[in-house]
Amino acid sequence: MSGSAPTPYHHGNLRTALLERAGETLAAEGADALTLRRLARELGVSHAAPGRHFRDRRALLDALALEGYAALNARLEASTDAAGPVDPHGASRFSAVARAYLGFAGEHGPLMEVMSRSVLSPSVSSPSVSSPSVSGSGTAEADGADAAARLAAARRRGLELTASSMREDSGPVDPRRGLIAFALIHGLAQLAAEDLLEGHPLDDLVDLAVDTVWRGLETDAGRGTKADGDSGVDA
Amino acid sequence: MSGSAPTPYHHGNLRTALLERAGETLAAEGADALTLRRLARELGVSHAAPGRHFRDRRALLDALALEGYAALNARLEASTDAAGPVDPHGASRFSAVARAYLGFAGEHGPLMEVMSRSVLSPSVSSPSVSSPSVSGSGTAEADGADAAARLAAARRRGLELTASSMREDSGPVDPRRGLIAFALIHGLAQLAAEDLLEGHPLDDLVDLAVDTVWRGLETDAGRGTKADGDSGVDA
DNA sequence: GAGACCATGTTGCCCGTGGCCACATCGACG
DNA sequence: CGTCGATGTGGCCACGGGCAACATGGTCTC
Repeated sequence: MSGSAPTPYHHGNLRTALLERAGETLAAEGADALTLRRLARELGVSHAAPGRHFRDRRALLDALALEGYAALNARLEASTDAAGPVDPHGASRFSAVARAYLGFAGEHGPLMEVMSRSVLSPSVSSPSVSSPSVSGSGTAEADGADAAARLAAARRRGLELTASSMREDSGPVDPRRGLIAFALIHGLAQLAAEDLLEGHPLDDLVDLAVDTVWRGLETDAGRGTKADGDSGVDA
Repeated sequence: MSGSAPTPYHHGNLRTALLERAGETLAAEGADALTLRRLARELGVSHAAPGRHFRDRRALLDALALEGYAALNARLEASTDAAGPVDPHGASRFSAVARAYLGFAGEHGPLMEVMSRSVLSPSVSSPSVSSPSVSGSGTAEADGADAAARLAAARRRGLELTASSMREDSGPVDPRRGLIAFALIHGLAQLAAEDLLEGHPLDDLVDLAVDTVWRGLETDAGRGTKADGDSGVDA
């Protein structure tokens, strides 16, 4: 009946409610405060109900992480759009993406933690015993392996968005440059979360980071430039 | 490790044994596998014994993290020493530090996770009820606040080591450059752990990273060099 | 329309863990 | 020798995770 969500059966659509509530709790009290039972309590359902939608706690966190990456990616895309196609300096789109990334990370610290954790651990999900009660077709989050794959894909997309924001009309960017740029942005977000910036305004640092990446880009268009230290190049 | 441990009373020196075993388990099975009771079991002591040395699970993880940072910092220092004072290019010490960081991170993935987590969360440690049985003088890891401070200090030291490895005899480096460099290295380690490098050999990327940072360093001694369009950053 | 069927939700259970207690040791120190 | 404090023990309770058997209320098919 109406709406895109499959409008579930007898109760409300729990899955969504669960994720929503979990998101709030996560933001407010951190990942450790997230427990399936507590969510169940808060939503007024039985303690085992969440189990129908998330095989275990891990699955819930993975789902949150996936949502997080989706939101982050959406924001990165929006930022490039807003920054327009290309400008005189060429770095404005990249700069916008960097700011978007840092902004998102700054606003969603606990979420970012969960996202990192989910991407890092393989989520083995013992294949032997695939939950008998919950294994039908589209229930409780297909297997962990799948979730891991989707997470990896979402994560990779962030990298791609960043890398492509660096491309000027002139030509494609060395993918390794994209990696470097992404690493720098991500690392900066991390340090900011660790409160390691020691007074330096984040905006300044982003400018510096963009500048740094951009300079690296300018002088090696020809490729083959190994960076062992002797590049006597510079303005 | 250090012989400074006070060689405890009736049993062995549990604290050290605990940390050692925990380190192994962490490396082998990840942080989730770490439980105080399990450690107690494996070391043949009662389930409450670890509680004498670590107020709670968190305290244990913090201690591991602290050890981790100490080890990492030691390795960073060793790397600069080995790279000699200064070389023609000037980047060799920084490059060595970068490699050391990446090397350590690559070898101790789970530890790095724990280190990050510990540094990120405040470790509130409700001050009201300061465990009555365990609060004497030098027992069970002074309060969490202290642990947090020590962690932050250790972490900061890594940044300082990195930054100072960039200094040539010519003069001190803009601390923000140090931050950028550190962020890039750390971010790269993160991406490597996430297996996001897509075939690009890590060594190449480190070269590129070092090169990128170095180029940024060369041309802005005088300040004022901005590379992005908008953002009229202050002076 | 009746019955199979399946997704969803409920109650109940076991087990491991955390965190606390009161108590037992054992060495140090007066 | 007696006290004390650091250390380790056993016991206890609450909580969360994860299963399993059962209940419910839709959908689908004949």
